[in-house]
Amino acid sequence: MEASVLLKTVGIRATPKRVALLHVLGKACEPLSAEILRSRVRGMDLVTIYRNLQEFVKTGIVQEVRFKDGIVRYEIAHTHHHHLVCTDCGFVEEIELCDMALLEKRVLRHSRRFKVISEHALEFFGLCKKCA
Amino acid sequence: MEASVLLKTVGIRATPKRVALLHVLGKACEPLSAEILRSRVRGMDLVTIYRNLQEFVKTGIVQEVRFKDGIVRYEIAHTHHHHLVCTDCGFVEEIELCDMALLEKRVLRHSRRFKVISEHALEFFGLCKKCA
DNA sequence: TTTGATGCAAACCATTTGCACGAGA
DNA sequence: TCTCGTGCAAATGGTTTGCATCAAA
Repeated sequence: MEASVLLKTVGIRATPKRVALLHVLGKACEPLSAEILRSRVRGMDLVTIYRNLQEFVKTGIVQEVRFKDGIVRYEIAHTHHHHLVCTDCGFVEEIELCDMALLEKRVLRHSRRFKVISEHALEFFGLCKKCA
Repeated sequence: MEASVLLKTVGIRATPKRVALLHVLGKACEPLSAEILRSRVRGMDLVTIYRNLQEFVKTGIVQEVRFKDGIVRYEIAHTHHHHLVCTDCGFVEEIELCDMALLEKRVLRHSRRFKVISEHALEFFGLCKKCA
């Protein structure tokens, strides 16, 4: 869906800045930090970027991704997936396959104190072919 | 192994502070933040705690754990495991079972750009029985 | 005595908040 | 008009660095 339409669909105003921000996220093939987004959306204040990202996350059209450096990255929330991150150059590849449903059930069965599992975070780290 | 012995084993001085720090980590049944450690190891400067934790991580006796709040937690690095975190009260349970080896192989086979997977981060989030 | 450990103060950096202004419905 | 989006400045909070002191091999 087009950025401006998507924004209206989830019930927030499609301002030019928001459209631009969402557009950059849509084109990216890896999760982007607020700082990177600022460099790609010329003339948009970092604070505004953070506020809009929060808004996007709240509506569910964007989701946060955390690797191991403590920086929050953002990506369009499409079908459930995970990432493969090169520990050398930072290259990120998306992984579609994920049947955690089974594992989640098994984890829950073995757990003494938990009733529900609603989410999981899974990232793989290694070396890409260039760096290996 | 006892804290002071363990420290010498990995080749760093077993100062009283380090022993205390490692001892608190050893008793804990969940990963602890630097701040929490400071409250449990009386009279130890937060900076010293951070520096020693880095040292411990470097030697491999301690490992970092990241949930979703951006705070780094630390735990003794024993057998490979993951965590179940209650999104309501923060309660943490350890999960021993993890046969990612298979999944890692499958992920790698499907990957176009990666050669090696050396690590993975996996955490589950849900509700504990008290909070459900 | 020489190296490494510690504390204190200050820096750092990603992120958040306050506030005033500006633009769109 | 009136809500809501935006920018600027400043605050926040976890973590790191600089530097002087202290303790241990």
